[in-house]
Amino acid sequence: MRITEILESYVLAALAEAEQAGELPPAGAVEVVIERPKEADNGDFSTNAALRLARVMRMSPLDIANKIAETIGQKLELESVSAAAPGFVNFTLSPAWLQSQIPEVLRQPETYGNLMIGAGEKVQVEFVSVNPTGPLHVGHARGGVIGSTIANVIEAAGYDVTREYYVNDGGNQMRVFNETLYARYMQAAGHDVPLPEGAYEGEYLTEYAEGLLESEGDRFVAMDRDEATAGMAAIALQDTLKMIREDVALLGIEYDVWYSEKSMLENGKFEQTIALMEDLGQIVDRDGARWLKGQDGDDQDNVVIRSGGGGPTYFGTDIAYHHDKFKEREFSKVIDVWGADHHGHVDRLKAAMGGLDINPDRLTIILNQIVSFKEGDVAKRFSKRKGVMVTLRELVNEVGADACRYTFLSRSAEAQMEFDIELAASRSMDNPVYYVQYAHARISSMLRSAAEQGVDSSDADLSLLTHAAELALIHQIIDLPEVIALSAERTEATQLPYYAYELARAFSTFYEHCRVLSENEEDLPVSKARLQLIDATRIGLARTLKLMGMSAPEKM
RNA sequence: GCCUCCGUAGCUCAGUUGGAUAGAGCGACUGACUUCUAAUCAGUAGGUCACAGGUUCGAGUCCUGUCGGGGGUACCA
Repeated sequence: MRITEILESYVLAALAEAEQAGELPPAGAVEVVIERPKEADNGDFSTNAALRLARVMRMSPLDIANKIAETIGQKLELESVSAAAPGFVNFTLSPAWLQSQIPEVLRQPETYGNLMIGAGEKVQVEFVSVNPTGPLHVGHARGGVIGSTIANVIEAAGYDVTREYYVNDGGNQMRVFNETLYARYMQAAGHDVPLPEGAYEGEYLTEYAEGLLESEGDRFVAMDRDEATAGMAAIALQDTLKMIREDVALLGIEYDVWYSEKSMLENGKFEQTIALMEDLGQIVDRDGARWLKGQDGDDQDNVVIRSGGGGPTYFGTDIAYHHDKFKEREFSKVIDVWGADHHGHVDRLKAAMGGLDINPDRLTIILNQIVSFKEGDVAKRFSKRKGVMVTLRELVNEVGADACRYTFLSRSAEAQMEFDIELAASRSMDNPVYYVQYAHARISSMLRSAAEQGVDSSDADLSLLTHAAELALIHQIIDLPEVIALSAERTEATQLPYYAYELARAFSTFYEHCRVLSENEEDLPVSKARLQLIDATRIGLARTLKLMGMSAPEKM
């Protein structure tokens, strides 16, 4: 059990006990929140339960806090529990209990911090899901980093996670892309074929078409236009998906499932979903198109199938896709990570789920805001339309995958961010990324030295760890499960880089004050205890870096 | 116009769901290297939390309005 859960149970038990003894009025259904005070003087943890209960109990919060503290009394985990004005209950952990946590960490080097709060529930995280019309650019990198990290965290919290990429290979954009490709191919072969309306003008597509002419020859030239376009499209789709797969892999991202939009059109899933919506009275026919009836909180109808045989819209297939997620594949929760430009789609899709008798709360949509870039003091604007596009690949080459991930994660998803390429790329102490990794490398180096000296720390006496820096470091290590619980509960990843930094800092402070290895025989007992401490620290750092999708270097 | 996100130190950003004296990194300034890795450590300065009201024991956090910035407002995705 996490320490905050233990403390929470103590408070609840104390309230019940005091009520039983007639010393406090009934607390009713109270939510006890355990938090970490900012001021060290206020203990390791605190709760404001008494402040919240003051009104219900019609008592002074300080009196309630005193009664709670008194009733809790002596506990194994606690050095002290006391009340403080205006009505907090403050907890200080006991050194003995802190020391006893080190073997717990060492016992689970690969899984420390993992929780079972998810109880194996099936959760799907869908992210990036860019239509396969070209290389990924920097904007997609942010969604990829956030999505993959949230998937990692939720998995660590005990959920059964599926990471999925939705391939929009069936829509209008795809048609335009394919027609552009056809035109470029024909142009490369010396035929004057005009670009379609709204064509993909990027240079990469021209180059790709030229490459296609080279590898496939001019066999498409003689073909009927539709046949040639379809033939090229099939090849381009495979190539583009391969490229996207390689792009995300540069950031350490792998998917369990690549789900094709087109497959739902071919296997009838889309039609079945439409039929179901008809049965449920959700479809309205008007102006030759088919609309999803406006739901509560959504004051207008939205087109599902275009008029004039134009086929389904993106919205239409997305309804079928999400119906499949919830009803066919039975995910109890679905998390979608989208770019902020999809904002308008959120309420629509949730409304559609409601119309299909799926609780919209089971669908969590994380919108990540736009990323702007600067290099030093120079703001850089990237625009896909103008063709001034920086690809994910270029970004990773420039700043490195680890720094890229850390920088994206340390900004909350819904905030716009400015990415300082120069800072992220600097391999110096200016960059918190390397501060964290350096701590891991330094510990690894010390453990190597200890091994070379033949020190076996397995029989260490951990009660020798009494220095303030040592206890503070243990405190920081045991915070990892709390960070995972909170991040999973709130489906956010921002806590992780900050936690990693704090852990690295606690280690650096310890390192400054406490010598680990020593030539002197008489230092050996302390040395052994500290070796166990730094090994536990290493595990905590490695686990956190792993969750963030970053490497934990043993040398730097 | 309407919807929505954002506005916190010179810069880039956190802020554990309403708690105690608002934090970190960078930058600036002062000090510490015969080192278990100085990619480090100790310290100083820097704030009207955009602005104005409101809610209450208590607001950076919740409500209303104003200003400024981003995104959306397609039978695109």
